[in-house]
Order: sequence, then C-alpha cells, then structure tokens
Amino acid sequence: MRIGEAAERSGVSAKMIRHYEGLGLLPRAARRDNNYRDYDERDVAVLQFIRRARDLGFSLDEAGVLLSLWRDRGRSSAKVKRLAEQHIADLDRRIAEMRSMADTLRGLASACRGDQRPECPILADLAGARAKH
Amino acid sequence: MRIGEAAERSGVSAKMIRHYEGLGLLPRAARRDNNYRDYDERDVAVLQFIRRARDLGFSLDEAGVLLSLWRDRGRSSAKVKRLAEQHIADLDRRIAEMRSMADTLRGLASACRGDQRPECPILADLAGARAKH
DNA sequence: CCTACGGCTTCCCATCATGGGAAGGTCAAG
DNA sequence: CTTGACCTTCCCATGATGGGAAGCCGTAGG
Repeated sequence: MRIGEAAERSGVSAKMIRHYEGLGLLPRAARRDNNYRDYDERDVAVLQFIRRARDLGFSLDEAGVLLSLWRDRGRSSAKVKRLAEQHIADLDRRIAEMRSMADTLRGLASACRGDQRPECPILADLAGARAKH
Repeated sequence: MRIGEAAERSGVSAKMIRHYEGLGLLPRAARRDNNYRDYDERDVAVLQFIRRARDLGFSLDEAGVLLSLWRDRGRSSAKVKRLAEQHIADLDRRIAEMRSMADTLRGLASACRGDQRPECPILADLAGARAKH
C-alpha cells in the first residue's frame, strides 16, 4: 500500500512517517517502480506501535527503544518495565508541577473580583506582592 | 546595570532577555556608549513579572498580554481573571491527559513481571493487544 | 605597555514533534 | 489530452530555551 493508506490505517500522518524514516526510527521503506514508498501490514503494525507509545507520552527516542525491545525476542521484560516506570515518574513529576501552578492560580483567581475595576490579586502576585499566607 | 546583573536579579537568563526584546515582549533596552544594554529597577521588575508568569505556566504571548494589562491603570480585572481561568482550564486538561497516561502505564507495569523473561503486557499493549477489561 | 580575563555584542544552530506549502513526477478516469 | 488525487523532495515555522563562535570593551596585574 502507499503512504496515504498506511497513514490512515496507523493514525500516523504521512508527513510523520517520512520524518520517522529520516530519523532512522523506521527502516527505509521499500519503493515501487515509480519511487513511491510501499508498505505492508507489518509496517502498519509498527506505525501503530509508535502511535500508541506516543499516546502514552513516550518520546520518539523512547518509542525507538521500546520498538527494538519489542523486536528482540530474547529481551527481558525488566528493561521494558524500568523504562515504563521512569516514564511514569516523569509524568507524575510534571503533573505535580502543573497541579501546583493550577492550584496557585485558582487561589489567586478566586480572590479576584473579576469586574470592571482594576484591582487584581493575580497581577499583584505576578508583580511580586506575594499573597499574605 | 548591565544585562548580567539584570539576569541574576530577575531570574531570567541574559540570553532570554535579549530574546524577549527581539520578540517585542520588552521595549528595546537603553544602550550605553559601549553599546551594552542598560537596565534599571523597573526593568528588573518587568522581568520578574514575566518570570513569575512563566512559572505559572503562561506562554510568553500570555505573559505579554498580562504585562500590558498590568501597565494599563484603567484595566478591568475581569480580563485578567478570564485569562487566568482559561489557563487554569488548559492546565487541568493537560493534567487529566497525563494522569490518564500515567494510570494506564501503572496498570500495565504492575502486570509486568519485570524479570529476565520476555513476556510483557506493556509491549503487548503497545503492539495492539488491548488489555482484557 | 601588553596581556589576560570576564563581560558584553550579534549571529547561527540545536532541541522536540509536528505541520504547511512549493515545485514537480505519476497514474487513472473522464 | 486534461484533470485531479496521489506521491516525491526540500525548505520553513512553531515555542522556549540553550550552546557556542567571533569579536568588542574595560579593568587589573605583570
């Protein structure tokens, strides 16, 4: 099949498929006589694998590592699990950061009247007047 | 003061101060005879304002809007509050996304033995075999 | 007086993942 | 034979940040 169909079936855009190939994340695709890339079911499965890894927040580099582990029949599941746990820890760290931001903002916004007057604890906080607690 | 001191006092790197000026987020800095940029306390306060906005997750564009509202004495706090609430909603959406990723991964990782054997539900999931629930 | 050093200047490049779009080749249907 | 939907490669943009080169400025120490 051509790249458009592979894209549709995998959920990875044609643009990205070419890009992944350029990065070396995918092997160079087979070509037809007309120089069009040619894909089969296994290629689509690989693309779906990458797509799913991206959906779970893994970077392309990490997706590449997972892919090579997937292909390695003699792999130890310990390596996969370690990678997953590191990624979970990273997600948790970023979640905590963002929660802290959101909570701070919620506190400031709730103290802000939000009317036509200029007084605003949000701007006051940004300007350096830290809240009184 | 020179850019190095302004950077240290504001917590914004010299590199970024120049960049913000290039973006038009900051007015062009005053220059000394030797062409060095020259900053005063008010400049540092503006930089701190931007820094704080960034710390709360606002984009540079949003920081620019907040900055102009801060400078506008006749502003209505409603505009500030609306911007903050949109940002909170955006943070909450991203947090929910990441929590969903982390929770899925936690489920898969807990089902993975993590030993020297190749069986691994994490890879099985990525490969398209969706979990049984 | 020369040199070394630290600070500054501009400019270009890299990151990460993705998309937009131009210029041009290929192929099937009308 | 044209049209239109594909495909190709190549360049550029995003957003925020940093790295580093080449070169200027100014002071302190020999």
